[in-house]
Amino acid sequence: MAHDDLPHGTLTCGECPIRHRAVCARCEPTELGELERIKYYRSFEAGQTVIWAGDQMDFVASVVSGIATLTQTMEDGRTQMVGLLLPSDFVGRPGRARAAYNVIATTDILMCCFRRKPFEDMMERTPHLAQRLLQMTLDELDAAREWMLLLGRKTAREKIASLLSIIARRDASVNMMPSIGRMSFDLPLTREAMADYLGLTLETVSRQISALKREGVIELAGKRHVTVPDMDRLMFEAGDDSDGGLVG
Amino acid sequence: MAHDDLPHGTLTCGECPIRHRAVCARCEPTELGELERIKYYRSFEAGQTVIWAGDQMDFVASVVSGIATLTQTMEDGRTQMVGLLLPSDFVGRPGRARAAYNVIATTDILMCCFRRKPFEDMMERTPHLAQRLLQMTLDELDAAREWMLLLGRKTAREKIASLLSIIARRDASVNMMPSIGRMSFDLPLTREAMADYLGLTLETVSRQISALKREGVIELAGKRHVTVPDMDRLMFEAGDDSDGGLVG
DNA sequence: GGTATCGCTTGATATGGGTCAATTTGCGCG
DNA sequence: CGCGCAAATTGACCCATATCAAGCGATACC
Repeated sequence: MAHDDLPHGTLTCGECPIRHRAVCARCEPTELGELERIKYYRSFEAGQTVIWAGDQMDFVASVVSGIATLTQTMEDGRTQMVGLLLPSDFVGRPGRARAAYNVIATTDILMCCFRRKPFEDMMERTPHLAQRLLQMTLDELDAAREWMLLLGRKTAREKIASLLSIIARRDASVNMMPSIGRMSFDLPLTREAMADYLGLTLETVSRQISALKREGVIELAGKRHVTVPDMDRLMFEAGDDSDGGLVG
Repeated sequence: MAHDDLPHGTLTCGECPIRHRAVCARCEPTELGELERIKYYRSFEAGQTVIWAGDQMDFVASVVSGIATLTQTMEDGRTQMVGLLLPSDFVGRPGRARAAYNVIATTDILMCCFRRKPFEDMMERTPHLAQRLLQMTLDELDAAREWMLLLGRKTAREKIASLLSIIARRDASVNMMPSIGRMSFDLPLTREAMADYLGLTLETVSRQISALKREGVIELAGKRHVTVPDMDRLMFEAGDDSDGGLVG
C-alpha cells in the first residue's frame, strides 16, 4: 500500500504532515501490515458518547474525520472540557484499564480503532511505536499545561482570543497555510462548548465575542464563520508572548 | 547492587513502590547498569531555577529528595503552576529540544540526572524504558486534566480542599499509609505557591483556610502543619466523587 | 535586645463574570 | 411561506473573588 493512499488518520511517522502521526508506512512497512490486520472502523453520530468515564476500554483509536471532545464532569453537572480530538488525534491509553473522562462526538465522526490487546503486544516489541506514542502524549501534556495557564490566570476576553487563535492555527496547519495576517475559519463548537472549554458561561462567551467584533478584532459572517483581519492583534488580545514562540 | 540499596528516586519498575518508577533493577539488571554509567547527581537550593523556559536541556532527571514546581508565566508576571515535582517524579522530556516552562526548587533538592543523548539512545533500544516513560507521562496527563477541572469549575473553597486532600494522599502513599479517617501532614508550599497552583490570590487562600479551620474541617498547628479529623469530610468539601474512585 | 523582614491574616471596597430572564436570530421542515 | 425550536444575544442584577491596605507573629540579623 502506497504511503499516499493511507486513509486519513492512519497512524504514521513523525516526518509526515500533522494528520498522520504514529507509525510510518515507508519507515516500518512490516509493522504497518500488522496494524492493518488488527484495525477496524467505527462511526458515531454527533452527540453520541464514544467512551464513558469508567468504561472498560477494549480499543485504542485514531480520529479519521470529525471532532470529538474530552470532558470531565462533577456530580452536580459542572463540566470542563479537557481536550479536543481532531482528525489524527489518538485516544485510549495503552495500559489503562478504564477511561477517566467522557469522549463525546461533536460532529459525526469516524474512528480507526485497534483492538487493545494486540496493539499493546505490538508495542512491547516495537520501540518505534512506543516512542511515537510518547511524543504524542508529551505534546498533549504541553497543550494541557498551556490550557491550565489559560484557565487559572487569563481574563474572559483573553480566553476567547486564545481559543480563536488556537482554532485558527490548527485550521491553518491542516491546510498547510501560514497563520499570519488575515485569516478565515469556521468555529467547530457551539457557544456552550466554547464555555466548557474556557471555564466560562455561555453568556460570557457570547458577550466577549460581541465585544471583539464591536472593536474590529474579528468579523462574523453568520454565527460560526470568523474572519480575523489581523492575527497579530488577536494574539495580542490573547495575552500570549508576542514572539509567538512555542518553546519546548 | 541489591534492589533495596538503590538510591531514593532511582528509576525502577512499575511493581515497585511509587518512589521508584521507570526501570527495575531486578527486571533489567543490564539496563540498570547502563543507566548507572550515564548518571550523575545535582543539587539545587530552595528558590533556584533548575530549568528556565526556553533552555536547551542537556539532561533528563528524576527528583531524589525535595520539592520543585513547574510554572508557566505570562509577560505581565501572572504565573500559573502546572505541576509539582515530588521525589521520584521525572522531568525533561526525551525528544524535546527546549523546556516549555520553569522548574523552580521549592526546597533544597537533589536530582538524579542522565545525560540526554545516551538516555535517548538507550530508549531507542529498550522498549521497556519507553513504555515506562509513556505510563508516567499518561499519569501526568491525567493529573493535568483533573487539574483543569479544578481550575475551570471549582470554587475557591473546593480548590483548597482539593489541594489539601491531594497533598494528604501523596503523603500517605509515600509513607505506605491508608488515606482515610484522621490524617496529619505538613504543607510543603507557601500560601503564595498554593495560590499559584489554584489560580487564586494568596489572600483568598488564607481566608479559605481560615474558614475550613473555623468550621472544623481542618486543624492547624502553626501555619504549616495540618490535621484532617475526617478525610471523607474534606473530600466532600473538595467536590470530588464520593466513591473516591480514580477511574482511568 | 531591638529592629527589619517575610509569611500570613484580616478588613474594606471594587469589579469581573455568574445568574436569571427576555428577546432575537437563523435554520429545518411541513 | 410561515412555524417551531435551538442557539445566540442582550440586559439587569448580584456575588465571589480580586485588590488595596493595615497589622501581626516568628525568625534572622546587627
